[in-house]
Amino acid sequence: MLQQSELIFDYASDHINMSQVGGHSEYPSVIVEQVPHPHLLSFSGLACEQLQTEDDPQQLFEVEPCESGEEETMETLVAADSLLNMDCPDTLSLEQHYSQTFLPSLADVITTPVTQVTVSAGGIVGAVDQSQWHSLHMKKPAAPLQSRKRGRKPRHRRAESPTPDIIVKKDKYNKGGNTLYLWQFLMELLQDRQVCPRYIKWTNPDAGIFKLVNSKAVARLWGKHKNKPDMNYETMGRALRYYYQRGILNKVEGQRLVYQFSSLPKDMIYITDGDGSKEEKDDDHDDNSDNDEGMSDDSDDSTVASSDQSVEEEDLHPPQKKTSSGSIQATAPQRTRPAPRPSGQRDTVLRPASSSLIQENHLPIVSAEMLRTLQNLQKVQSLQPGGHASVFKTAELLGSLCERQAAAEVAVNSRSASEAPDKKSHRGQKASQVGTPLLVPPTSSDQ
DNA sequence: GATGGCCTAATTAGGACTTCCGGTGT
DNA sequence: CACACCGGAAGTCCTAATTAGGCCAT
Repeated sequence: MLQQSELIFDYASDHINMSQVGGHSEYPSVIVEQVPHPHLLSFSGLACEQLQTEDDPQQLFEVEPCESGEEETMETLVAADSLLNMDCPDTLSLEQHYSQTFLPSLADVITTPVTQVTVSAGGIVGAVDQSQWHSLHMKKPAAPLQSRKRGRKPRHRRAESPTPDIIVKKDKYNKGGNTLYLWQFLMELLQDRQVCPRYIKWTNPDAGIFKLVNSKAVARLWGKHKNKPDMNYETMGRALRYYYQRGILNKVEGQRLVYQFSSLPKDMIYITDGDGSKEEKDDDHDDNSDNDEGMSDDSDDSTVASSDQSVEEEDLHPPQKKTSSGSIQATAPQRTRPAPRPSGQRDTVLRPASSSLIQENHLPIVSAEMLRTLQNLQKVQSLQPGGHASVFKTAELLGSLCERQAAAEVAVNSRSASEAPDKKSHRGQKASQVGTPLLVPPTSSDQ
């Protein structure tokens, strides 16, 4: 049975060989992700109602112990935690971090099945139809046969506005392109202790509202990621404004630099102000703290490439590395996202609600911290089983997870086949339809 | 030689910004 | 005055789909 709090190595189980982890000098082959996700459970045919009650949002994170045990999960988290806190040999700067190693760095280790990392935002602001996502995957089994034929295929239309049909294919990142979308980038920043809440922070995680504490710094990071040295907040802001039309972002009126995601993955890592990093006010505003702002915007523009990096390194790494507990706090207790409220209950004045939302399937769940884990994972080799054996346990967990997922899928399929069509619940359909692609690598299920 | 499958490179279409701009509000 | 914010318009970049051509096996 899939447990909500279990860590998942994004499909990587089929493609990683732990021995290769060490062999690969730069990029380990595992994505560690926690999936506290009822939607996932529904994919696997599990009754997530058992885990989440609308009356008690807290129950979202209450999972019944599985055979692997709650302790194991926690141990795994601790292991990842430890990894995150290991010193990085390369001392990645933010610049490096977001411009180079972000997602493209996974190229060597994550292969096609990792593509469509999907999470559900169901229930957050509104449910989104999954038919497209479904059709994408459900057609897969037939695809190989047709691909042999040379005939003209119906042209696949990419996501277009205003429908927020953003398909995040991670294999894009394997091609060296910087195709991390801006909204993804912002989400990543919001999950990155190095910049959150320092440069960007949640003001109302519940509603997906965040503030660009240091708009110029964020813009510069974005520009570095996109290899646009001239990027500024004005330009980035234009891109953000395009998101209004597409229903990805809303502007929180009356508050400068405050935006709201229309939808969020439930397993976002919410870094709060108290998480260790000092918030840094935008130097354009009321504060006098452009001191430690390595990106002191007006002064360093001429030396963006060098000074930014250096200052960021010295500026960002030391304080964030250590929290009070000496660990990254992106663990379950912090990932408290109360049950979503209807949009009408938002306490923030928003623009006229867009008709559409971020397609729940397309939200990123690979956080920057997870990626740091990847980058540090090479150190796993040097870990003593007694010390960080949980890392390996996690790998095992993944294997069993896939097995369980496959078993669950079979169960769901058989169940749904036996049910009368009119009695099929929507949830049940969803589970049977999209469960497979999410957790079971197509390579194993389609062949 | 004809046919069909596979592979690769070139072309094309389209999405996601980026850049620039003029304007308004705080 | 500086800055945030808005949205139109044109352009760039990148990716995936399509197409054409070459190679090879039957």
